[in-house]
Amino acid sequence: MTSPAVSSRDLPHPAREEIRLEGVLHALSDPMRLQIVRELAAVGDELSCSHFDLPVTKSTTTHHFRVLRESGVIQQVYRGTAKMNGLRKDDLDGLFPGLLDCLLDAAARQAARLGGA
Amino acid sequence: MTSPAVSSRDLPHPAREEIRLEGVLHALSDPMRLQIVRELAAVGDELSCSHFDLPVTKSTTTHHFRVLRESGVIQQVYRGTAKMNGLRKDDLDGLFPGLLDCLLDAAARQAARLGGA
DNA sequence: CCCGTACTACGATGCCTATCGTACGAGTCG
DNA sequence: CGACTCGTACGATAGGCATCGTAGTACGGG
Repeated sequence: MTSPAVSSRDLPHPAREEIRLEGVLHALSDPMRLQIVRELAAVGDELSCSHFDLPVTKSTTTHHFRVLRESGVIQQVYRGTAKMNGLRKDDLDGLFPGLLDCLLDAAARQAARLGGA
Repeated sequence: MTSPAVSSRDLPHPAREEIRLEGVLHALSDPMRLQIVRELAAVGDELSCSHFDLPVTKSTTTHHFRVLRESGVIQQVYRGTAKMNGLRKDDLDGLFPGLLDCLLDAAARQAARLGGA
């Protein structure tokens, strides 16, 4: 198999047609979650939850990842003890062409403006 | 003066640099407010609050317009008894190029997909 | 089999917010 | 002036949500 040892426990994801723009916007309107998505997009690959060093407890981290998953922004799958997170770029681009890139660009611009020199 | 009879009472707006992406996304994550913005964009001009026929009371309508104003999405000005609302397209485009159009396109696509035949 | 790691579930808490109703202020028109 | 329209302010309410802490489950390795 190419798929390497995916655990049996799987998580509920919305189908592509069930993804709602309002839900996506709400998910991204939280700075913590926007940061997570920016990091996922930058890496362009799946990342484990523990890779992120967020200034909140693990409980809260779990909560944020669930919001992102249930809104359709990311997909999650267990791989051993780790839970891997990946952007649902294809689905989002299919539903809302260009939106994700636009949002990421906007976030990058704001980060540069606020955090930068 | 070219400005025609703008009432003296004016409303607090965030400056362009104070507009935050998270705030904009949060403002647009409410279906009611997204609808308002879509209508403003479609008309391409200022509209009075009473032009909108929303399924909520006037109190709630006032609340939504205030959220949109305070997040920097719209500008409001009194003209007689009417309060005119206009999209801050220039400011948003200046901060986040292309974002507004992307969002409107995404909203239109979703509306066509859900409401359409 | 036992332990450590990674993540979850659940309950609590305090804040934010969408909604309403009623009472009020500002402006226009007769 | 008086009446009417437009929108606001304020209080109340109910639900959502970001956060935490603690206790628990799943998996992999010694």
